[in-house]
Amino acid sequence: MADGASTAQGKSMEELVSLCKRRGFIYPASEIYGGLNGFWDYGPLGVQLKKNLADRWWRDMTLTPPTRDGEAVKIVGVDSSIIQNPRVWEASGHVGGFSDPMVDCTETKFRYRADHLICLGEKGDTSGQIYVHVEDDDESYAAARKKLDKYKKRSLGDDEIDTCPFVSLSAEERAIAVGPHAKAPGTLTEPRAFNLMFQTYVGATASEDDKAYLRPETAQGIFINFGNVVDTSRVRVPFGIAQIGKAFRNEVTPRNFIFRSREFEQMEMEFFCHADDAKQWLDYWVEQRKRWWMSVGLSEDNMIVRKHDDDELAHYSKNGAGTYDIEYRWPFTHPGFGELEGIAHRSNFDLSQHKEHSKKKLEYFDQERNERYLPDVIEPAAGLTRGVLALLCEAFTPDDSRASKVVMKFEPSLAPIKAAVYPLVNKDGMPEVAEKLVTELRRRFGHTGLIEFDAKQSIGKRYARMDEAGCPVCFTIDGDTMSDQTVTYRDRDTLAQDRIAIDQVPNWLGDKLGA
RNA sequence: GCGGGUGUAGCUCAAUGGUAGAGCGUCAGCCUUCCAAGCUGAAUGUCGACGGUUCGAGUCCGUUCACCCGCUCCA
Repeated sequence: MADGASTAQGKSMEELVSLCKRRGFIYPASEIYGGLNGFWDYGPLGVQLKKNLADRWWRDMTLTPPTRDGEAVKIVGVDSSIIQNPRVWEASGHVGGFSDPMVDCTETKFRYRADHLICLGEKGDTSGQIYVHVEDDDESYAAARKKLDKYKKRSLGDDEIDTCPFVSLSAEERAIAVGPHAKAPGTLTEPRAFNLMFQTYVGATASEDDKAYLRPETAQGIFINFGNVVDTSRVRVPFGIAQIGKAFRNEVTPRNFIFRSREFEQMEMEFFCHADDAKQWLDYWVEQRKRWWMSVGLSEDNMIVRKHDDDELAHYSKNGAGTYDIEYRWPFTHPGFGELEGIAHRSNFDLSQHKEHSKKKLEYFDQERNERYLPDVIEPAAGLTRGVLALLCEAFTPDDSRASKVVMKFEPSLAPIKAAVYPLVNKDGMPEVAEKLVTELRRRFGHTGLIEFDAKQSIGKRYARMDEAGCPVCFTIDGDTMSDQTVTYRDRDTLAQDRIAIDQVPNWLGDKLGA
């Protein structure tokens, strides 16, 4: 991969990124100004692909939800604000322990909380090296004392030692400070606020009191509306609340195209159930979600379900039945896997946090059980933009035998361009017949994607373009159409061509698209 | 954040410190009866950006931005 060559499975990110740009799927954001690290824009085909994937998720979650034991699972939708009262993020744990200034050691790569670092030096010596240790950590204190003695070439007594907090050091003093695990001085960075949430201000004055955050996940917008939904939509536990929307994280290292970007979209569903049933529902959703990804075209071979080890569980799922990731074999992780969707048992962490911080009663009264409780939550949280990337990776199929050298084999129901209608030559009444068919197909399938018409250039060139765009089928109007009312359809995947009556085209395409 | 690599047209790439080019693609016209055909023509570049050295910088130097790779990070 280092040289951009294709992987064992014949897929290279570099070629995919290039195709996405060339065909109008995805562009670097603010490209004419040099771009912006971690942000991407969607072009005409990309936005349609993303919309198709989001629509499918929404449909399969809220409109035609899956069943369990023959009964449809109840799921309703919400769309909450990107900016919420900042206290939401205090309750969720996103503000707090993780917003303290941190110090990095460039030598050892260790990271420390700045207010936990203490400096040692010889009293009265303002130019010699100073040694940093971690507060209340005997081991690092001893190491700092030892290094100081060695530097001074003698053993200093306790009364000869001066201490000060690391945060009070000037830049010059940091340059002579030796980190707790470091050998050389000057490897500690200045204390830096380390919070992955984007900040903004609500109101024009921009004072600290007006500070607010762009949401780092969509989930909390669901939890804080739990009471509203229960009160107004006649749902009963167990039920789910689904949401699709943007989220923002100031990632340290955006990487791998749209896999980890700073602005992204999530498709999250919080499923509320009794704690006794949580394990069963967790298993149910893991299975459902894996099947769903297969239904949008991902091959089972490229997916694994992986259970998190205890030590990698997030703060909200420390207690519970665990977290599973549905992982995809990305070109950049090949032959390994990387996260596509996480399905976590969050117990009742979030509701209890919001109950405590808001002082509002969030308990649900279960008539059947005659019991009042905070429901447990099973959260299937998928990245929409990651899903788009998975569809792109899965579809990307190099084929040297084709003029385009690559074909995008999108599952037809997800493909941004649904069909193309081409007059074989741009004369003899063929364009008119083609345009009439286009109008009809747009009327019927236009809400599912684009119907393409093009009369310019050779038919082979037009077919090749559609291969790269991932259009599943092309219909060609030729001389015979004028006499026998049939057209040729050309299949993207098999390259097979056959004739079909022109008035059968809409139904035939409907079958192919499942629409 | 650290280390390494790369930035020239939409893409792939040329261009001794001395007038910015090619192929493909795109667009227009002609031609064309099934897989990027042919002919004619056209558009497209602050050489990633800023600064410096120089009579003169795509080329040398510095800074910075973006992308790729390896670490780190991903609550």
